[in-house]
Amino acid sequence: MRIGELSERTNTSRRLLRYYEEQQLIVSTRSANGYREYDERLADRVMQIRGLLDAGLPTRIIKQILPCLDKPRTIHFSDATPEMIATLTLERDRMTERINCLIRNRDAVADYLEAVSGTGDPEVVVARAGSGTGDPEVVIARAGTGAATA
Amino acid sequence: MRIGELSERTNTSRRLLRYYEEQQLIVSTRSANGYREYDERLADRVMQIRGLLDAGLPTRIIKQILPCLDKPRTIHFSDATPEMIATLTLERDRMTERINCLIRNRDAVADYLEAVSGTGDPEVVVARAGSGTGDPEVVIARAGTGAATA
DNA sequence: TGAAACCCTCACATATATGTGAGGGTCAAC
DNA sequence: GTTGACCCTCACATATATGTGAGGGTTTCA
Repeated sequence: MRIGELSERTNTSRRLLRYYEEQQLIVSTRSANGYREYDERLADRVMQIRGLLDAGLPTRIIKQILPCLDKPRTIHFSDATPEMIATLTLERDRMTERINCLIRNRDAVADYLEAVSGTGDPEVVVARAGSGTGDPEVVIARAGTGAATA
Repeated sequence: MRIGELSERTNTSRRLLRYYEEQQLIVSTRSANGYREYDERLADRVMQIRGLLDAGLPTRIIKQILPCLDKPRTIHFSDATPEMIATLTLERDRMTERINCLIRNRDAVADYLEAVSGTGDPEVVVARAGSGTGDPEVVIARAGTGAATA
């Protein structure tokens, strides 16, 4: 697909798609006329990038994280230098901190909303945690706690 | 306490503390000589601000979220205009999205690390979720999944 | 009295992710 | 063959969070 389609599918400006490529977060081939040609799978990747950027990670870090997400992981094992491992470990922990911070504050906001408006549409929040050696882990779901929605 | 102490306690440059004040995220009184004087509690607040900034929230939004965190919440009920509620609801949901995105990616990174280095120090991750009408909710904790730490 | 360690304001500089637009090709349809 | 919708590169602009430093007070302590 070309840049216009990817742009629409991911709701991301063409300018940004070119920027992500410049930052080596995505790749493209060029067709004869010089137009960028994108793989289907890139749509997902772009969404991932946007999410991470929105969560405060700089492109420099995202670039290092993205390979961890590829399906046939075996290919990337070779890149696993000690420095890379160290970086990823650090970033993993920073992400966990961010998560905890966001959860704390999100919950505070949610509490406030429920307190102030009776029922701030009690939402189902699902969070997959863990990710050990493969076993599917705990899933938590919070349902409304008594106060019925209008 | 004065700005120097707050700066050290929160590991935040004086420049940034003044900036946060300018953005109305924190307040200070002035002593006779014009020096800023800070309340003890501000140290926590500054940490909170830094966490949220790091998680991608702009000061404009943080300013609206912070009042939700104050203990005697009753005081702030008056500010609860419909627009404010709408903003907070939106931001709560955006935070949840961020959380889910971060969890997904953090777990992917963690998986990668465990796969590549045997045991990437299996960490305990605690996440308080929910936050309903007061009842303490589910707590998930992931322990090492077999592979013992060195 | 002078040096050191604080504090103040103001202004300019930087990095990062983005927007906008100029100047110019390609291609399909009419 | 011209028009409209694409695409390209390049460059400049903007917002936000930060750093840096100048120019200048205050307090403390020798």
